[in-house]
Amino acid sequence: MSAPTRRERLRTATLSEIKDGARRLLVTGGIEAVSLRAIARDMGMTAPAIYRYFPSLEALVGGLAGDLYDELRQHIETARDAAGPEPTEQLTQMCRAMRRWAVGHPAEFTLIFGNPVPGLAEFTDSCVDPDHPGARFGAVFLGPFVELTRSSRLPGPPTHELRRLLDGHLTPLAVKHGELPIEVAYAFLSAWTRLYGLVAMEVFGHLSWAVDEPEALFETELVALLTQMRPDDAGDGLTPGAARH
Amino acid sequence: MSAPTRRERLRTATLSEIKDGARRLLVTGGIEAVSLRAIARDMGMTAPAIYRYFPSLEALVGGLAGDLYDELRQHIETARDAAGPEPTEQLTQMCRAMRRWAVGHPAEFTLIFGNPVPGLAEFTDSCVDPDHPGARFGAVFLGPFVELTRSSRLPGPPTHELRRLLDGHLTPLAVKHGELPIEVAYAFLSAWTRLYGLVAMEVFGHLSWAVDEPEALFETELVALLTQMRPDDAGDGLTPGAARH
DNA sequence: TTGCGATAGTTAACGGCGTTCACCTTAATG
DNA sequence: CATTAAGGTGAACGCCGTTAACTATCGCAA
Repeated sequence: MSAPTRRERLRTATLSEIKDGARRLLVTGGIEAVSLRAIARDMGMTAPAIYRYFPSLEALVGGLAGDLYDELRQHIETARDAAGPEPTEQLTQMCRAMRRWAVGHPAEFTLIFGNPVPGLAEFTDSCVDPDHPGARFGAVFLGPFVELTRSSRLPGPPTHELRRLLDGHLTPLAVKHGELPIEVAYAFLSAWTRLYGLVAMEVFGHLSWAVDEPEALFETELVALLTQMRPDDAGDGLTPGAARH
Repeated sequence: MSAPTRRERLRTATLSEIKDGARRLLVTGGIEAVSLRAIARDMGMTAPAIYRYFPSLEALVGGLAGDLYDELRQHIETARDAAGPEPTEQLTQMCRAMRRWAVGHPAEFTLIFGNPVPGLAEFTDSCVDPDHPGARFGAVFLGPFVELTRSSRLPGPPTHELRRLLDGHLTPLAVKHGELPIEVAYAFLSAWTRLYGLVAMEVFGHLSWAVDEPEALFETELVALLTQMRPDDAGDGLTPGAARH
């Protein structure tokens, strides 16, 4: 409540200088360039001093990952808020924002969405905590899906089929975000894995053997994905049963 | 042509012993456990000896990655050959085989389909070579898609839309596998990124915050994906225009 | 004001890593 | 048989994370 003491100010300043240094190393040289000695060197310090701020390198990287989750989430929330009230339009802009951030920050994206870094396992596992940055991130994407189901039936396998295949297997999601209609949960997970596949393959370079301009493929997939999400308005041949007009 | 000399036999034996050791370390401790010193230790050798067989650790890991590509490809080819002649059925079994291998060999999957390992960049980039294990791998999945288009129209955005969005951006694919109808190329890439997203998220642990039993989600997505690929037989509401019945 | 304890930094060291170099042994070859 | 190349060793260099012992300084209470 009271004003921070001088000591506290110095401490938080050093703390963010450490994180800034770590991020700079991450961006320029990838995760394996992030070392306590290099961070300390850049700060004009010695490596053991950092142990006054983080118990280990892994903890430092974990903290950095949390910050990145929040940064990406805010980036996406901004895009959503600029998109107006229509959930489909919101989703479009959010997916684009996701890709834009990932392509513009490949090292950061890799850290939080790539292979679990050895010591980051506990960080990934601790996602059961709803306050976890990863869980907060997921909630942002879930929002428009919940909204979507108010106005229109979602496509995909029929409800009884979904129940047969998925019932009881989505408990972590239910625990975190409350009980959801199974169609909503499935539509969300389906879209999320598709978005992840597209973006991760591009950022990791697993698409370059086939595609020149990954953005073109992304936009094409995005159209297909969102057309499925909006069964009323029949943009193309993908729309189900209730034929337009 | 002639029988290998004694020296050659010893050399190839040592070479595969090195690779076996590397793989064992990869499986038990992840990529960061693979070190020249550890491999040599397990063989009763010293680390510099390995430089008679590989110019660097990165080269060794690159060779291992190539072997893994081939192993996975053969695993998937076996599944395809056991699935009979129907391309949709082939694709189903191939996707399942892909996931099975990935879940059963997470460290290996991570090596070839995760973040590019620092020194593996040149390996990834050299995929322009059609003899590259990665390119051969892609060709296996492409096969059934080409086959599919003979019997049925593929779903997805209409051709003129695909041309508008993708024309000229798929040249690497065309260079490698010959000119393909744009619907085939798109259907293939779409399915491939979806499969990748599902499998990679599961293996990397990015799904555990939402899903108990990733296989259930996988099977659900697989049904949805393949139903789209088979517009004639209308399993669910996803089938386009030409309404069944 | 003095003294004391927590805080933030240092240096030195341990063991691990990739890699290079000089050296040695052994196997194949003319 | 002499030579040459291949395969392997040991020592060393410069990285790395981490620990331990030590020191200076800052802020607060007697």
